[in-house]
Amino acid sequence: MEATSKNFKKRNAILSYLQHTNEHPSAETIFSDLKAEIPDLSIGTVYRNLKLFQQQGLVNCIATVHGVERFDANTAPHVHFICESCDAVIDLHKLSTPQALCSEAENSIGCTVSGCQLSFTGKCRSCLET
Amino acid sequence: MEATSKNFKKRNAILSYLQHTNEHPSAETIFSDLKAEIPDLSIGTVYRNLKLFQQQGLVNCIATVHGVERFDANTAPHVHFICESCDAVIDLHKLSTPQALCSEAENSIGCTVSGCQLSFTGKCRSCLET
DNA sequence: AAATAAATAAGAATAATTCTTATTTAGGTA
DNA sequence: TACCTAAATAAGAATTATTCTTATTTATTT
Repeated sequence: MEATSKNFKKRNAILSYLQHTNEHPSAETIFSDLKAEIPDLSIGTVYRNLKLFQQQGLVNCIATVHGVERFDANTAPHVHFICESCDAVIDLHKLSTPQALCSEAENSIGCTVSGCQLSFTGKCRSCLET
Repeated sequence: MEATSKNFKKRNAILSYLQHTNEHPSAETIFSDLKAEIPDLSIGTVYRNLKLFQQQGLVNCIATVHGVERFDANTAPHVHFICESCDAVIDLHKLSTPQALCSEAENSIGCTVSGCQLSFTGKCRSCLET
């Protein structure tokens, strides 16, 4: 039972962390949060497993905010909002990515499209309130 | 005459380079290309002026490809295609960014939207041909 | 020519990420 | 049990992109 093998405890913890948050954390955030419960976790393990998850299609890097990659275990196409003040990355579930444009893009320059990212930038509600 | 002052030769060269390419180069690409004509150019000057241009609204960072920022002097909103094989960033001028969605985004989570980025990923034509 | 302010080169410093190596762990096998 | 192998890991070194510092150069003003 690969998924529950003791050997995968940290790997599973990282994936589970990503699957139970909607904060689109960085590697460093994942590391420091998990470090509390797994004291012998190392940052290299986080990066290594994030890369593995990306290869497996379980996780996507959905944005780079101030040079720091942000990850998302929700691989269904969806729209994001990035707050320029607090660096929050927020799901815009009510909006849908313009999938219809994929074939337009392909026709336009003769490429094949495998993904589509739409994000808005600005100030989030809580930054506006303060 | 600020723009033609000898003191701004390198600054102007960097901006002009960006204004005359549609390749969305990295700082390093700008540096190595300009280095040929301006042997005493330094990479720090490229980064410093890129940051200045961004503050002035003359240039945008429009993508981060494999951890490397890519720049564009075309600040009008437009769509990009990023090739996963050769890292080319290509303009999709025929497509338009969904500006109409900005207010939807604002209503959805109570934020203010200042920008919108839409990009597709996949394989570009020349990578498909080889 | 002297004073100044901005622009720059060079390289040090920083920060994010990847790589290396030795160790640990789990699972299988005799 | 003891051994064997392969994968996972920790720790820290190495790399890479970017920013910062400092002294120098350049243009402009006085």
